[in-house]
Amino acid sequence: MTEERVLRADAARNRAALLAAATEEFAERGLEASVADIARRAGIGKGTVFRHFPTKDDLLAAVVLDRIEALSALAGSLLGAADAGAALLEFMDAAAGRQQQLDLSFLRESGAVNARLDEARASLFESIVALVERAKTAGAVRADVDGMDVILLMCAPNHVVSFVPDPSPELWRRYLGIIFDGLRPEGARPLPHPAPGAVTA
Amino acid sequence: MTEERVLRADAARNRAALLAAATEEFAERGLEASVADIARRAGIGKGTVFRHFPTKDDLLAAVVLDRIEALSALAGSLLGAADAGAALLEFMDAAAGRQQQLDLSFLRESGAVNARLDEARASLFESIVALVERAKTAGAVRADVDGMDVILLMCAPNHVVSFVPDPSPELWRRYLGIIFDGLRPEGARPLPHPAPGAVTA
DNA sequence: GGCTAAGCGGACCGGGCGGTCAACTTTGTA
DNA sequence: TACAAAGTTGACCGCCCGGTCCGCTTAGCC
Repeated sequence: MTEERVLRADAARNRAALLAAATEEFAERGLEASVADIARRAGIGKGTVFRHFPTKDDLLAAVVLDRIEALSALAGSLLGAADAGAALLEFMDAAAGRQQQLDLSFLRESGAVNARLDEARASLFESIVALVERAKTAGAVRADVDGMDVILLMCAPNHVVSFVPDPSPELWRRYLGIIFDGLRPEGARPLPHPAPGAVTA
Repeated sequence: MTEERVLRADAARNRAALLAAATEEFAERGLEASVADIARRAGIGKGTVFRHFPTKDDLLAAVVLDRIEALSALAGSLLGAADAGAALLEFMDAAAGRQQQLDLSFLRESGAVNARLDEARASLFESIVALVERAKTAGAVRADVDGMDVILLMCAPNHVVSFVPDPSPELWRRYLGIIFDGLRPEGARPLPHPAPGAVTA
């Protein structure tokens, strides 16, 4: 099905550099990042970019696919955690932290072309829904929120923080904590929220 | 100081139509809105736009100024409300509701040019800080948040909702409620949040 | 009604964007 | 080492954007 062509050594090197540069550039400047800048950052010509990815959207899709698969792995491992509430928070923390300007990339559907991306996105979505359901039955979050709510809300901190000139590097995490507290059922409101990494470790 | 030139009748008419069109267009499409589209929507030529406002930024500034002044008036009247927590929530509700894509317009400082805008923005900021302080002393919100936090967080709902294909029209309000709950001090978490308009009415 | 200045509008300009292409270089194999 | 296929490149194209300009229209005063 997926016919992976064999790349020449230099081509593989360039492709890796390109993906790394694109990841950084998209993270910093969002969809505004220009292909020319990405090429320059990768140290290759603009034409080479389009040889590897026929359109800018395809390049973006490759970057997003990486992120989504990483998040999927994390979500999967968190599904086995004992504390469902802490697991959900840790997932939200990791997701919000790593995808800076790419925030809501999983929402934009690719017009039937990138079947693989859509599939990965759907799979991640399922895992998130499961995380949320577990947190709900554990009494850690309200009953009236669903997976989509969590996805949208966990993206909010980075989004708004991107507007302040030079934000303290932990500002987004403070806001995530506030939002997570808002998701708790009435009356359940522990003081600090646990440090990231505490659940899977 | 402010030397308001006298406009000819048709010019005044066009200016009004232009501002209305720009307000709608910016609200719908954010900063991406093009001057040509705004001109078309207003039923005037593109050149006329630039006669009234020398740059696109100036046009945006005029639209933003309108919004800021309206919000300032609201904030001022809410400062006298009995229930400081409800007053803050109502302000956040109104601010988030009316400024769709313009969300964080008050943050972007104009490079010393639009003194009037910067002044209005500073004044609004003061009022918001006062609203927040009152809510804090009333025990309605946590002690560890400030005016900027509230500004950023109240903008979050519209921001994230703009990513979902066709959102239910009240979705942003649900999210605002969640965020507001997250702002409450520990343990204080009433069930429903009051309907908008209940405080000033 | 006639005159003049204010206002109007669309063709036009420069710049940046995503994307193409044909000439050139590199890789890997026999 | 010779050579064909694979890969690279930057000049180039068309498009859209913000902004300019100048010939035309119109409002308002005498």
